[in-house]
Amino acid sequence: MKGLGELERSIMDILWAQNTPLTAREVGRLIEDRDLAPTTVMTVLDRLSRKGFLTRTRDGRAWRYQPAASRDAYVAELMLEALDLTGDRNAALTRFARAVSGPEAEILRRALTELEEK
Amino acid sequence: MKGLGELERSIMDILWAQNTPLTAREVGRLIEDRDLAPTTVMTVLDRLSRKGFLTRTRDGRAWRYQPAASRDAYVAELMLEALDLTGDRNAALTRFARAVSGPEAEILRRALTELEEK
DNA sequence: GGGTAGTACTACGTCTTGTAGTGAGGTGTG
DNA sequence: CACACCTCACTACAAGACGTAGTACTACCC
Repeated sequence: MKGLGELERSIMDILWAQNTPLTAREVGRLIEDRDLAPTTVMTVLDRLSRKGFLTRTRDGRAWRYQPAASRDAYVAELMLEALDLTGDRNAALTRFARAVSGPEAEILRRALTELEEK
Repeated sequence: MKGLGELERSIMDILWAQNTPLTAREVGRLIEDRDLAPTTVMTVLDRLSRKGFLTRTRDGRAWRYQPAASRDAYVAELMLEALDLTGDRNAALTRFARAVSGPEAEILRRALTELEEK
């Protein structure tokens, strides 16, 4: 899949936080901290959609962009991808399980229990 | 942490597969498929140690390189890093739990149970 | 019809990565 | 000892990713 750059991630964050598709202008308005040229935002949106992270639909002359997948799906996929790098998935999973903090272990446990019940 | 390039990963794989520190020459000999100049291997080893993935110790004139962390630790760290990207760790963890295959879910479950018992 | 918004296309500097050359400093061997 | 050779440190360079932005053109609103 490949990771995202910093600006790219900021923009994905904005779009993930929204539940409606946004235009480049709207995204630009939501990045207050940085003072970016409108075309910069457009370029990045364009790259993100070319990479498959965003889908876009026409709205008049403008494009409206929205995430192709939820942030959670993206994160889960990154995690699975990391897992694929290992030769010994079991060892990596075990180590991962030990590394998550207590409350999170609880969440994992619960999700796995639900799985089991299905 | 940042990911590795393809050659970098191949070289890490070689070193992870070995249980003794290797010199650049030895690593080069173990990459048969590619026909790399010795200096190429040295450069990559150098970069990897500067990035903290390898440690090196002198052996006469040569350096011997070995992984700074096990592959499993690396993978687990990548997974945790991915997890940090999310706003909602619970949702991401839940989704991850649902995405792992059956046998792997079992391994996770077991690791978590051990945790609980400690 | 001029300002504004939006698009497509192009550009450019920086960083990373793959790949390698060069030159200097030891080392062993005949 | 002289020469071949290993290894290192340093430098280089092309390609691709990313941040950043300008230009030129079109369409719309007042």
